[in-house]
Amino acid sequence: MKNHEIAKIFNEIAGLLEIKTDNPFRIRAYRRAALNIEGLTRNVEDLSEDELIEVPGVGKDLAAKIAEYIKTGNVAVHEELKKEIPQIVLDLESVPGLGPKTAMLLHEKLQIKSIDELAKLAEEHKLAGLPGIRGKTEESILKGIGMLRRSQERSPLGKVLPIAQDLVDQLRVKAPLTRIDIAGSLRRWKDTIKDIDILAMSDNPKEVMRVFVHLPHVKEVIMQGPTKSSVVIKEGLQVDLRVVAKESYGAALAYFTGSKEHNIRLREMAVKRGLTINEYGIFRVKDNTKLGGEKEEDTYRILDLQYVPPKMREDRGEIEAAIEGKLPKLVTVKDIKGDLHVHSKWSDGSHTFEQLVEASKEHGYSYFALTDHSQGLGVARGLTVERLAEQKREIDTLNKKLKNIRILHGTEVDIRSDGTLDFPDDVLQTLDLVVASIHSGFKQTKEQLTSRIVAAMKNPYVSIIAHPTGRLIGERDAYEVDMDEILKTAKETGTAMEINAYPLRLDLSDIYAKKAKELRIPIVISTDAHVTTQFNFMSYGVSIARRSWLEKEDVANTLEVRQLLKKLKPFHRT
DNA sequence: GCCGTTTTCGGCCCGACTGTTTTCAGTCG
Repeated sequence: MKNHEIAKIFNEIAGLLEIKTDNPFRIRAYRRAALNIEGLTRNVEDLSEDELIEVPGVGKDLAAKIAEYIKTGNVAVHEELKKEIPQIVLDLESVPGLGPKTAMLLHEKLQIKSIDELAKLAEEHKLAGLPGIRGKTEESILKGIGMLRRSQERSPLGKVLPIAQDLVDQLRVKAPLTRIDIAGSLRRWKDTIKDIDILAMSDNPKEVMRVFVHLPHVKEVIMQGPTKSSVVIKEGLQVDLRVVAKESYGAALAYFTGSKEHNIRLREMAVKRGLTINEYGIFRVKDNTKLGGEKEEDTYRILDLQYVPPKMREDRGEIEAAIEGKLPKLVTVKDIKGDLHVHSKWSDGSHTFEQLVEASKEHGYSYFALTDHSQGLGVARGLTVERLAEQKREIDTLNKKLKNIRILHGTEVDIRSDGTLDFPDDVLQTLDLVVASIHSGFKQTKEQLTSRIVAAMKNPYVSIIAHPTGRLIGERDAYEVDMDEILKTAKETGTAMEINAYPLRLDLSDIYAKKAKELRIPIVISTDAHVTTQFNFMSYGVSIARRSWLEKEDVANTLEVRQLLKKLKPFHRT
């Protein structure tokens, strides 16, 4: 699938044009096209030129560049720009606070060859004297280099959300505010997060800012103004706090939640109607009358749009759907009737069946699937055939005693390196459902990995493929698989795909989950819980589902157990 | 480079903060 490669090239072109101070709207056009191609659920290679032009932000010119890439493997404009602008300028620009202008200036005037050299020159005060640069700028460049070196990639949602919640709790106690919300990509529950955005309502913003920059978490203050401040916390993340008054809170929350691309679309719509939107409200241009802004819903209502839930605000078609009143009714945590991927003490989990039953009841479930590991997975104390049979007897006995809840007996069967399953069919046949997944041989070729999963899906007893790309956000990249091929086979075989809610996994990701929905493949949301507290991860999985536009009907484990079993393989059971 | 119930050409989202400036450019979100 070349969507990702093309998006990357368009983004690089945008970055290079930025350095050249090219037309900013042209730059934005490349970025917008990149975003939409990345989010496309169809493969660009399968699209005709007419269909390409249908993609928002892609016109005749960019459609031709996409065709060029598919045909030749590169884009001429991109190659020429790369020749014109040396890599070092892009490297310099990656320093926070250092933009295209300064990066180009440093390259042209001082022929700087590396970030290390830049740091050395800044320390020796050899930058001062260049146009617009004096002592403070040298300091801020050094700070920026420090941040660059500390800041790893984006952090997993599951790691950042608790930190943000803690900051909000502290501010609520210590600062004079009447309301506080997490905004930004955290509010959209994006799977990875770059910084934390917080919005507060207060009549005394200065005092709020004073408290904020003195919180114990804070390591460094980047900037501090009366309505907006930014700090770096000990965990290495940047935190932005914005404070506004009650009458602007909704507009500020919308502005600060983003995404930027979503907001730009709204602002463009406003302009066409003689209106303007900023973080203080929505206004009529001719007489500057404020039409709304206290509530987030105001803007959408005034633009004749359905209210767009935060998790859908990515400019991936939600605006068009909202215009037509066709936004999906998104699945919620309350819709989930049971968890279909749960481990117990029998393998590498921590809890007994009884404890898992209790936890399931507390979550309002009417069933859960016990899916301990299979024999080959020694590290996880995988079950032998004999242990699995013994487990079945215990579960049967327990199920007879249980009321209003049922344990489904399953397994998380390992898909072995050669593509065979870790239990024979006559064993799988005894189970209520079978979850299959890969735990080894991640370094195999894309073809090998894909064919292993495809082979598993063709087995009549495999109900669900779990965490199909194997990614561990921030720890291990997704292994190479041909997801189009996998989804195609899922469709053909009726195998369900899992959205694994484990915060480091979130796998399927939002883009592929959306694609699975469009193909009408059964989807389940499961936590992969190894301890009962991890049942709470369900909200992460549901957030991915919501970002993927999934409705209740798209998610199999919103069904009661009888319908669920009819929906999942094997189809012949009663 | 895209796009069109005011346009096929002329628009294109908007504001806060900083540093080096005397009115603004650069950067960020």
